[in-house]
Amino acid sequence: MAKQSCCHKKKLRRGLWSPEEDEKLMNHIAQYGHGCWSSVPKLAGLERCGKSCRLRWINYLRPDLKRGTFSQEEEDLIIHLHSLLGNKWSQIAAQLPGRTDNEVKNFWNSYIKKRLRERGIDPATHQPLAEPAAATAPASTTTVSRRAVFGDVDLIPTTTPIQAPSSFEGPMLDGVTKLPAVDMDWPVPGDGVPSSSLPRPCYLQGGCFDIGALQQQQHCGSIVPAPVVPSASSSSTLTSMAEAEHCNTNITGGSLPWLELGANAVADAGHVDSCYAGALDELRWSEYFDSAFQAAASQQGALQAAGQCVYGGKDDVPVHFDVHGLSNWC
DNA sequence: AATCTATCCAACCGCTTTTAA
DNA sequence: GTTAAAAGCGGTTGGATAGAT
Repeated sequence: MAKQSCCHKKKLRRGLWSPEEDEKLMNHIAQYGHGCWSSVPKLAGLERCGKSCRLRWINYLRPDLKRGTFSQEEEDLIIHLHSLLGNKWSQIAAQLPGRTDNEVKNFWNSYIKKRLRERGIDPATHQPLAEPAAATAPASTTTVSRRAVFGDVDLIPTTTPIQAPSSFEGPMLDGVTKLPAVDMDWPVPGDGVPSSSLPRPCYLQGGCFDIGALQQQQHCGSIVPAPVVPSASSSSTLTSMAEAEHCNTNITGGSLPWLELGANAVADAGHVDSCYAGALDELRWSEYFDSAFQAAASQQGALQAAGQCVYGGKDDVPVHFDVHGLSNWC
């Protein structure tokens, strides 16, 4: 490299983060918030550049991160959004609370791309490949796996060019309120499945969450620093921070159902993929930090500073949703 | 058991955009 | 209006690890 990074210039530490470093960063942000990232390393006693700290926080330490394997619904949503947005990972991740752009990007590159090619779909264009790789794939997929049923093929119309609805003109998803409340093809009509009986992503549903308002809130937070509100690039942070506040349920009546499936719901639903249970296990790490943050928050009254739960619900009553009953969400 | 290969993902790099002085 | 710093973003890399031989 001709140009070396800031870490090189300042002879700062690079590479994987140690638990001690994580702890320092966590403690610092829990206590003071990140403020200006460039000052964080110094204040936190870290030999890292601010950029590195920011990345570590956003991609790993944030208490609201979901982590764990992606659900089928998340996967379908990613594919669908990618067909509309392209490699706008941050915008895609913003529709997946608890997921980071890096995580979505990695998932796309390591898994979804391959799967699409196997199904004879060009992951770049979402159009059929000239020479379908599907020909080389097993004619019938009898193996039952977590992702055995790949609904995206049906989600993306192959007979008509991908065309974003008019509501998607301009800066894509710069405000979710601009999005059509309903009637975007999800899935594409004609696939033989009544769309009302299938999961619909949150952003398609009326009254989901107002990113504009969230950003405003976030912005205010930067003026009067709210110590425990991690400012991150995506609205998902705030969305999920709301979850961290145990708002617990939904975005004024609409939410990503797969995030709300508690263990009971998984058990009760029966037909829900077992991956949810696995994801729940993965949540424990976040819950650890979640608890730490709540403790800090209650100490400093920062939850109030962060504003009301953007989802609108104050009840602590968990609401579980059947992933197949989402028409009720609209 | 040892080695090789493929895969995944955390972290880095550098460019662009936004914000503040 | 200009400039520099900070933040955000997407592409890429490299280390760890699982699986295959």
